[in-house]
Amino acid sequence: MSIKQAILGFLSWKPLTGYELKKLFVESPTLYWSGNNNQIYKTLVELHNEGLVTRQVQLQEDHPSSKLYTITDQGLSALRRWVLSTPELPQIRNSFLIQLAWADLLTPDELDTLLANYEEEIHMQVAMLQTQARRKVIAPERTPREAYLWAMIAKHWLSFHENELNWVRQLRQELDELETGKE
Amino acid sequence: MSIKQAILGFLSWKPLTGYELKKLFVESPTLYWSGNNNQIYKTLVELHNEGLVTRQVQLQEDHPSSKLYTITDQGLSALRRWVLSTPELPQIRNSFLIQLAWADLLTPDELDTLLANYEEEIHMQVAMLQTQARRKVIAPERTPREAYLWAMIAKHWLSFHENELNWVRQLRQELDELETGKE
DNA sequence: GTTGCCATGTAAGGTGTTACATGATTTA
DNA sequence: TAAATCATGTAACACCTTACATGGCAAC
Repeated sequence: MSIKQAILGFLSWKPLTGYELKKLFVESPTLYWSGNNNQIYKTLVELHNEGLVTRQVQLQEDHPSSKLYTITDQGLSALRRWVLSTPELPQIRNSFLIQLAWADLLTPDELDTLLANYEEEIHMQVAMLQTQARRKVIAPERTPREAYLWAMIAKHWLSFHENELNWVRQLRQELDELETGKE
Repeated sequence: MSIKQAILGFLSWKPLTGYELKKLFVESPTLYWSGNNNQIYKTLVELHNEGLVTRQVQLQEDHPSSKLYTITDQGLSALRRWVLSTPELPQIRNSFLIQLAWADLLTPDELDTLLANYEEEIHMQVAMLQTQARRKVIAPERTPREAYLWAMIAKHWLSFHENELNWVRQLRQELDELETGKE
């Protein structure tokens, strides 16, 4: 249910069309889920019905007409209420951990290539997040505090993946020691 | 779709009933999602139809009859194939980060209590994971390697939450400095 | 006497993913 | 000539959550 709040959040920054919102969602690591048409366009209709946003249709030459959504006062206070609500624990779903749980079925070599694949994927993700952080993605920076919060959100993602990298590297090394120690 | 594999995994350890599987799922931080009747009982029927498990009905006095599921050779090789498949990146959904993104709507005090709440929740989670690790939850330990893998899976969860704690503590402190520096 | 354990399952609804549909314009 | 961008939306399906239903027995 937090896609509603996320949309209200972006609209509290500036009026946007569904299409622009979609791009913001897809580009954001925190929100890339829910970044699909189905949810965004449906949710915008709901928000409009609830009076939390207003809609202006813009007719364009050469392009399909777009709908610009603007947050209302009601929308702003709903957003504020949600931002104040008690936070939930993060959810992680790591199917790789389930794979690992049964990886004793594999030979040492098979297991090591599996781990190497995972390490490589995480490594690429870290690299991607770093370049993304460098080219300073669009973000509201209305106050120093807001700029800082957004920087810390980006940092959160980086540090999660770095942590993951360290973990898998340690795993590979210790498994290697376990194998060589056996001989 | 990894609930199928998770169930096959547990059954590769030993034959289990749906009820026992459910408990294993609910108690596992890695798998607690999907730990509901709806998915488990449905999936067991599917696995049975696909010939990956066999089923023995056990009539009991004083209790409802239970169904014991045993993995077949086909099931084992399906599991092995899946364990070998290229791993996916972990998915994290942290609605708290979205709250934070728009937390510039709040006063410094409101923001700090929000962060304090989150810190407290994470802290409790860490404590829970630690006691859980101490009382050594049921786990297959057929080889030293398997025991090590399961220990590292548990460690993964701990280290994620410890990382989260550090992050939120840093955030609180630096926000505090930002505020006091302003005066 | 209410709660919890055993043990199966169903129902309803919310959330998320993937793919499709339209149709003109620009870019490789 | 194939693809990407703009811009809206629909359809089908998979996945997940919550709650309900049954019914006896044991514990507090």
